[in-house]
Amino acid sequence: MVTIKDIAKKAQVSYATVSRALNNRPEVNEATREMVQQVARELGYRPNSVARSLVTKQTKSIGLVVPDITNPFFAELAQSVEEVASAAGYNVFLCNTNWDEDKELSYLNLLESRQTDGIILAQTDDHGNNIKKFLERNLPLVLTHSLFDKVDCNQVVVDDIRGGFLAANHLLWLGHHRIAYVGGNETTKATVDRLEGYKRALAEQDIAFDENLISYGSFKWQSGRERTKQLLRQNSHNPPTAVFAGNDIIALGVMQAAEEMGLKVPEQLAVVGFDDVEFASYPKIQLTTVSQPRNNMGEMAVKMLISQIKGNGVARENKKMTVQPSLVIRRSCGAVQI
Amino acid sequence: MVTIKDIAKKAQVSYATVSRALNNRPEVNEATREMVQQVARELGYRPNSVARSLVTKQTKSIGLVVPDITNPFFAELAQSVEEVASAAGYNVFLCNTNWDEDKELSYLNLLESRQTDGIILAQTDDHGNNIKKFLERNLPLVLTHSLFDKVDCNQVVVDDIRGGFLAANHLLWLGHHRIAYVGGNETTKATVDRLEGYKRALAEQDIAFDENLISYGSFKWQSGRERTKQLLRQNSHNPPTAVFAGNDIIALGVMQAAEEMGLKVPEQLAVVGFDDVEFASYPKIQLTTVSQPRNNMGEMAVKMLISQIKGNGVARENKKMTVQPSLVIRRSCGAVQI
DNA sequence: TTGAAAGCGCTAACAG
DNA sequence: CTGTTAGCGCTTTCAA
Repeated sequence: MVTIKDIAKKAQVSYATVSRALNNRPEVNEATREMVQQVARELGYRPNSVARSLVTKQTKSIGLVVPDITNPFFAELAQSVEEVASAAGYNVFLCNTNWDEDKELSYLNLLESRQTDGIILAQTDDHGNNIKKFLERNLPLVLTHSLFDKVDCNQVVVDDIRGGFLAANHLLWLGHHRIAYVGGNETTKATVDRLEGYKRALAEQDIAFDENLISYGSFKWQSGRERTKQLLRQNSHNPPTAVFAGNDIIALGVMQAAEEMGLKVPEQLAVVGFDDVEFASYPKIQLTTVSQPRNNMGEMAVKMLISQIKGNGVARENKKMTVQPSLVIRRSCGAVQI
Repeated sequence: MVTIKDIAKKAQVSYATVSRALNNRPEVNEATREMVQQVARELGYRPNSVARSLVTKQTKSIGLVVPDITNPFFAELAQSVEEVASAAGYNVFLCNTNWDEDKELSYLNLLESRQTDGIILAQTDDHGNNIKKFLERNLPLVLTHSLFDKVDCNQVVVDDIRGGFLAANHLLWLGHHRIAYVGGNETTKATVDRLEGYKRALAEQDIAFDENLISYGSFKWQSGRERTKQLLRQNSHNPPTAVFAGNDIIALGVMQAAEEMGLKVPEQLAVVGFDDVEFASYPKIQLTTVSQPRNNMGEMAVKMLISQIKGNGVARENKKMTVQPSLVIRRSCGAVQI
């Protein structure tokens, strides 16, 4: 490995000067700088950023913790985070928790150990246990896609209550009265708040809330499929005419279940999703869904994080940003058949 | 920040002993170890892995460079890489090149600077320019999803020629004679080799190869859609009855184009994809496609990389592993209509 | 404008 | 079993 000292020797200057020249410091003679840089090039020098980090106390890297990178929502979030971070000179560690709280905590600790400058956490654990433990340490942290009021720190989240309201309201206006809710992991903010929005829409129209139409599982295709089948069987005497799914992947599972049970979408079962991932717009799918502006969210999260990193020494920040979802109407839900 | 020295002071031992105790070295007294660990816990100590890396010369991190993390194929690859690496005690830096060769090179350099222990590269640049530059440095490297013979280093790739053959052959046996090929980025191994397989299948059946049915673009939905429309228009006098798409995303674009041009899939246009990403099996899509065992590929790549890291000092390895694709038959292609 | 030297937090000889 | 000490490669005072 070529070090700064090798360059110093060959260039006949002290290695402090080499450091200055390579970092383009103003206090170094122009001729010296060029000579040193020339030597560095000849030797094929690569700065060792581990050594640099040890003294500067910053690694120029951040951690991104997501529950499931194969979920297009998080993949797209990751893409935008990576892009914005990279443009700002930061690298990103990808941590996939697979919806496992313990894994989440161990990643958090690992990222701290690795001296990452900050963390963006799309959180798994919705009791906030991990976060609360972690908040005592003074590591810059931005939460996204998760709890909001329960914990005091920087957050950028979508207004899930509003989103749930939009979805349910749309179905109500189409004439649906029995709307099932097939949610993801039961305790997550996404699941809870979207249900809350659903309830509010129902309340506004004076439609009674029916516990039998509510079901939870995970944010997976298989879960959506199984829960829906179960729901349809349990309510066979008075079946739902529409389903509000916890996210687009679940919605696809709902569609699968409908097909398997001989129900046509949207004629016999209307379906609304959440996220508006890419495939929702595909011709064969045409899923009506609630769109989350995730590129914005990624960008905002990174900017918020970096500003927190730069303004270090500042105690834990507590800026909360809410982005608004919007309804995207496609073919997957029609009016009630008479 | 709590350091090893703080613990030493409080525990009344030398800081070398603290280091030993914390690392569970055998040569330390059991009682001392426990006492030290207790103090560490009380103080909320976190080892600084930057400092450790500086002396041990390993960071326990690897870089994963992919062209597009929102492509489910790479997302799933990333997931398996992350999982296997994590189990082996390695963290992964996610680098998204967005199909940009310059970005790829700058990531490669950055990863070296950061002292990552190795790199898994799902490559963008298929002339191998970046790789060749990089191969001189002795950083463990595994290539995947890219050139194979052109460059000497560890690689794990799918047999794209065989995959292309499987796809085309299937269509031929269904009675299709005019099969269009809607590829991705023209110079990539995936595009070139899959086309080669297609040609071989045609040759075996003594069917002339028609240049007019071949088209390139990028591995994106939009590209698949546009190229297909163009292809169908250009060949309106003698249109293709089937399309072999460069990957599943393109295949979806092909389906979209078919729909827009009033063609039914599979009745009027059969479609075969490549990858077998999750959505290919969705009920509404049911895409016949060539499956790549990407979990295996991710796992193999990581294991290969780690073994190369461990057996360091060894000159550049040159193990090439090929995994075999398989055809998954679904609804998107039917027999030729008479 | 440059050099000498200290030190970031840790591991790893080497002595004892 | 434990302490002393010398670095890892770099940035950053402090003097010159």
